[in-house]
Amino acid sequence: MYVTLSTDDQTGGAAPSISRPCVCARETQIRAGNYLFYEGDEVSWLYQVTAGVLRQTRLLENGRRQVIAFGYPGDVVGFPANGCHHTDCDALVDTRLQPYRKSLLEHPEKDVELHGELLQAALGEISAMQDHFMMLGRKSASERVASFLTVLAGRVGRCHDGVCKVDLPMRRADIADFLGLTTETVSRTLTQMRKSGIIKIENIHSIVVLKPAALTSLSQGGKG
Amino acid sequence: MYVTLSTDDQTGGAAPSISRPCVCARETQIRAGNYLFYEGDEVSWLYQVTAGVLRQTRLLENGRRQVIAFGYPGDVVGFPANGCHHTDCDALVDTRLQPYRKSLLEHPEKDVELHGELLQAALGEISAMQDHFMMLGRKSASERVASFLTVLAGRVGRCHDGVCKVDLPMRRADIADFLGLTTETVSRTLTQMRKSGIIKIENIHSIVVLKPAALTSLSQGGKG
DNA sequence: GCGCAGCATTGACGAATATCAACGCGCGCC
DNA sequence: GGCGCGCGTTGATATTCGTCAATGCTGCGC
Repeated sequence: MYVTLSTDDQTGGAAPSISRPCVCARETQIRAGNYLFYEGDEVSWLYQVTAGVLRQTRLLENGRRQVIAFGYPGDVVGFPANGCHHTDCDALVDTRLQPYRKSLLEHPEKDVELHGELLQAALGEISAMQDHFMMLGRKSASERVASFLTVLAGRVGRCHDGVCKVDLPMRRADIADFLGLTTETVSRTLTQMRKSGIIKIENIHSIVVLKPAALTSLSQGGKG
Repeated sequence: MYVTLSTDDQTGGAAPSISRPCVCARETQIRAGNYLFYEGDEVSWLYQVTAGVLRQTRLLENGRRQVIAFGYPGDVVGFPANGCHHTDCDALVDTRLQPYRKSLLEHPEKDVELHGELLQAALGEISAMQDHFMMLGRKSASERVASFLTVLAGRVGRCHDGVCKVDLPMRRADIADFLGLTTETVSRTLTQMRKSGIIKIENIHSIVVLKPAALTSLSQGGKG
């Protein structure tokens, strides 16, 4: 999942599930905290998340870290470059995965339809990442956090009566490393949103969006 | 082109040219300043740059701009998402392009080999963009500018006697919007590198890297 | 129940970078 | 040749966000 907000698509929109679940392997599971793959590992499988949340990270020599993406249901992770994974990937919560053989990418004739769907997932990822560039390069801290919450609410929020409950299975540090901020800034920004009545922080891992419109406005540079 | 510096790959490495130039259309040309496509246009063709430089940009409602990538020889631009382009793309200088039909992506059977090469280009782009995230999210201004120059020098620098001449066909504002900075900061950073003897600014559109090692060091967080 | 460990929050402060403004330089055009 | 325009550079100042440090909260093991 990247933060890909645009004016005409505020729903976030989970990718539709790839259609044929049993071509390559049975759905599998990975426990919270375990790694699916590491940077440098040879790619044998791609995975589509069917339930749970993954975290993809990349490290810089001096310890700086970037969370590349979170993997929510519908997302496909593990696209290879030169045959290798280029991020670490672990599970934030128990997660269910549909594996697809990497060879499906290289040999479309094995299953043209499935190949096409993986390709579409890759193309969608490129587009989403381009949007995310805009955020990392050009948005302020509060715009970033608001964008993040808005997208998350659209994808996995449980909404009723005009409010929307969102789980945050990741730590503040993960959000910070995803948005190019520090944990302190993320924390302060959330506090500020809480104080202005836009969100309610039920507990560390669960927030409620009380004013979705204000949050969206904030995410686009409005005053909230 | 993204800024994708890693410790073990400092060459940048232009993508190898896709092998069969005449499957879909003859090489074409676009003049400096002209647009190849606009955001929202329906995608009919992908293009591989064979000579020249493209610029891909995305705009935010309030005028903020992000340069998504520069297109240097070897790069493929125009990957669709939902059938549409999601950036504007224009030429910084006269540019030669090899077009490929979009249908090559969707119908691998038309030319399996070429399809595979386009797919590899897309996968390579994902990986490169992930590296670029790290830069936008986690690097300082001088690290960004140094990274940018290092990658450019590796890809299109004319090197001899330990120095490396690099053309910068784009304006300072383009560099800034690509790196998530302002023109002033880019300018100041270049000036500082000039004063410390790392580069020489021959003219606005041409710089010489006098100390490549120092530049690389700067790009990775060293003092230069 | 107590204490500890790991996060999260809050506050004070400082540094990096943006912003605003002035000036300069080069180039094309009249 | 002179003028004006676009872009780049430089300087002064403002602002945002990061850094450092203290405190608080929660869950877990003993």
